[in-house]
This record gives sequence, C-alpha cells and structure tokens, in this order.
Amino acid sequence: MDSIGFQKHDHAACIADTVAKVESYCRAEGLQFTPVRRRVLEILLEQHHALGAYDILDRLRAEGFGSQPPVAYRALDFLVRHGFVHRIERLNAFVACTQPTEAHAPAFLICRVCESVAEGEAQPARGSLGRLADDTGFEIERAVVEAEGLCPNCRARAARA
Amino acid sequence: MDSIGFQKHDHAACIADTVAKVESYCRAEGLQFTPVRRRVLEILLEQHHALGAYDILDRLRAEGFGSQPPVAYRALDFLVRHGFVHRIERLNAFVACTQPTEAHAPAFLICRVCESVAEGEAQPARGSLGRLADDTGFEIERAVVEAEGLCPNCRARAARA
DNA sequence: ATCTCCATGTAATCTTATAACATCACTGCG
DNA sequence: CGCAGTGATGTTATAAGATTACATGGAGAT
Repeated sequence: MDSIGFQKHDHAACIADTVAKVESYCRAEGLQFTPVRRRVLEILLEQHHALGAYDILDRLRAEGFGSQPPVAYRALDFLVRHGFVHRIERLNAFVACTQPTEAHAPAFLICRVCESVAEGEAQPARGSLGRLADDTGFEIERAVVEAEGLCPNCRARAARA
Repeated sequence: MDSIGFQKHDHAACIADTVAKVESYCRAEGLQFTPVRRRVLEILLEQHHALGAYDILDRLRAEGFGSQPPVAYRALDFLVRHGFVHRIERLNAFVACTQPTEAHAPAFLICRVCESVAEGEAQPARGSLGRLADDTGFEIERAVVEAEGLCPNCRARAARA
C-alpha cells in the first residue's frame, strides 16, 4: 500500500483509486479527461518504471487509438502539465505521479539495474541548491532532482553475489 | 573571475587556464587529451550556455575534424567520463565543468530566458533527497540536480518590463 | 444552423544518439 | 625489425525521441 515505490502493494486498487482521484479533479477543474488521456495514465500506473513515449504509443496503437507520435506526446503533455505524470529527464521517459492533485516538488530514485523508479518529495529550495540560488540571485521555478543508484532489492541481490 | 556563472570575467584566460589544468591532469593520469577532445572542451568553455552535440559537431566539421555524430559524441563521452564536462539532462546538452579535476556533485541553474547555465555545488546526499534514499534503502551513486528559472539578469529585465 | 474551441488524427520532418565496421597510430615484445 | 594489441578516429547507416503543419470531428454557446 505504500506509494513510495519499491514495495509491493495492491496494484489494481491503487490504479483505480488514482484514476478516480484524477477524474474527479478534472471534473472539478473543467479539464477533459478523455479516453486517450485516461488510458495513458492507466498504462503508466500499471508500471513501476518509466515508459518512453514510443512504448506508450505502441500500446495505444494496439488498442485502436491513433498511431502517430503526437497522439502519445499530446496525452503526456496534458498529464504532465497537470501534474498527473512526471517526466524523468534522465531517461527521456514518464512515470505516473504517486500524489496527483497535490502540489509538490518531486524527486526520483532511479535504479540502474532494474530500472524501477520511486517518487518522493524533495525540498530543493531548502538545502544546498536553494543556498546556491540565493547566493547567485537566481529564481528557481522548477527543479529536476533525479538520483541514480541501486534500489534496496537490487542492492541486496548485489550483496549476495 | 567568478566561476559561478552569471557574471562577467576574463574569459580567454579562464579558458586557457582550464585547458591547461585538464591537460596536466590527463598527462598525470595517462589519459589521451587529443586534438578533438581538446577542441570540444575549448568550444564548450567559450560558451556560458549548454551546447548540443550537433552544435559542437557543426563546429568540428567546419574546422576539419570528422563530420559524423560519433566524432562529437565520443569526445563528449571522454570529457564527461572524466568530469571535464557535464551533461545537462534537461537540455540534452553539455557544459564545460567549472571545477574540473576536483571531484564534486554538481548542480545547475538553467535560465529559461537566456539559456545560460551556471554550475554550483550541491550535497544531494544531505537534505531531503538523502533522507528519502535512507528511508527507502536506496543507494545513490549519482544525482542529477538541475533547477530551471530566471537568472539574475533576466530577472532584472523582467522586473523592469 | 453555425461559430468557436479544443481534442484527435495523419504525414512529414527534425533532433538526438548509437551500432557496426574500417583504418591508423602508438606501445610493448619476440 | 616485424607484429600483435590497444585505443583513437573516421564513415555509413539507423535507431530513438520529439515536433511542425495541416485536416477532421465533436461539444457547447449564440
């Protein structure tokens, strides 16, 4: 039940939950949560790793949606714009947000072995980055924080070997 | 003279300095600081913003080096691998390191208006990211920290407008 | 009915990155 | 000297990621 990534949890329920939450948020905000957009969100929620736009496009195509890149990119744009999905710059790929509808500054832990991605909360404005910005007079609007390394599972596996 | 980015400084000297530093480091470590590699580093040092691999390639081609992508990518690989250049994930582009030969965990401030990039030092292991990793049992090997926003100059310009 | 807005769809193209293979220079060694 | 081995450079071709431009179609407002 933990949204924090590397553990198991009741996946089907978690997907349904999140989709429902996003749906009602969209209704409230007057956003169009259309079939492609919903489907892309579901596809991402099914995974614990990031998917490239073309992976998503392949699935959309197979399910009868449009088959050209803009179909996937536009849905992803929408989802990212409203914070339902995050883009992982390091991977040129996308993951579903674990706290959609709540404003936050996400940070990601990317396992270089199993490629799973966990999302957490960072306060980039505090800490050394914020200090750097203050010293420089730079105004931070958005921060990309992505750590690469070994997830607990792969770490244990590596230790045994 | 400030290596921290958004200020002016004696550029020619700063480039020569850095190249010399890298050169002697390579000699000491038995690394081959070849003409293409040196030239790519110089090209990057001339800029205060990140350059794409193909921008660099264009310049190499014009100067009589090889003209195909691997020429640029291989030189960049070398420079990045040894910490003389950093890759900016957010931009799929590259900047020269301001502290080459000193191990560090860089963080970047990227101005969304003038596209200048400043490098600073971050301690991703401390602060919220480190806490997140500890809590999760994740072992961080490398962290991408890139803030996007307004540099002091563009900020002032925006305030005037 | 029709205008507008926005989502969807396609073709074409652009940008970024890598794979695969040939050549060449330097080093160490028989 | 001759010759492997290593690593740099070069090329061609292609993969992977992303965008531009343009046509169509549906829902709500007037």
